[in-house]
Amino acid sequence: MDQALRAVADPTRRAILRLVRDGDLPAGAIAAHFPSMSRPAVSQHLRVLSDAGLVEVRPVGNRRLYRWRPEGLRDAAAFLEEMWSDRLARLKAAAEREEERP
Amino acid sequence: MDQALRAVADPTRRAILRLVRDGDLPAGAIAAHFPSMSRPAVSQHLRVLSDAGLVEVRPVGNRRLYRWRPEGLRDAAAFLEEMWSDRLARLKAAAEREEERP
DNA sequence: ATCCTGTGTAAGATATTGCTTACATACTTC
DNA sequence: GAAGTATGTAAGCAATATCTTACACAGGAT
Repeated sequence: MDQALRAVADPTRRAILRLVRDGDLPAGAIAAHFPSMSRPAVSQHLRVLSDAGLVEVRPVGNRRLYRWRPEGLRDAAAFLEEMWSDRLARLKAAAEREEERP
Repeated sequence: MDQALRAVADPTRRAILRLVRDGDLPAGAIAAHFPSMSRPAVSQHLRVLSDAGLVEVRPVGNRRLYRWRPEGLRDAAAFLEEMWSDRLARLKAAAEREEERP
């Protein structure tokens, strides 16, 4: 989960995720969206995303198609949810303890 | 937002956030939860969290009390939400375009 | 005033990131 | 099989993170 959060903390990688959100894209097409950066740099970002489980790769002939993997962000989302819901539950419990006190 | 995501990518900092989730805690009490780490290290983590807007500090006499700042994670949560909801909307639009085609 | 307690900051060592350019590899096409 | 296209990997570099120990400083107590 650390990996996923760290991966997503980088704006370039978030942009890549948005690109591959609704379908497969070959590495070259992805790199073309970042003209200010070398192609290997984008390839390395793709590696980070892949290692973090945020994208899946599928070799097709010459190319390698990348696609978003929604499950990759589940733990991260769970953490955020926990931060709010657990807190509410705890505050509720505290309030009830308070009521029982004379 | 990068800052918040990066801050939350570290397990120690997530643990700190859970500690200060339901109330104020002085820096020393927080550091006491991490016996394997020096106190200054924890202090530096608190700095990162504070810079990222994830906690707020309140000096009280000798101490400095830390408390969770829920708004600090809003952009991060919005990004996760966007990843799913936007995708659904786009797939829906694509399906409708598909229907209109003979 | 002096001392203790709680806390942040400085300096420095080491590891990790995020890039670059140059190279290796694998399909595809002629 | 030779050349071209799409892509990953290696090496190296500058910047940044994350620790450590030593120090500074403010507030409360004596």
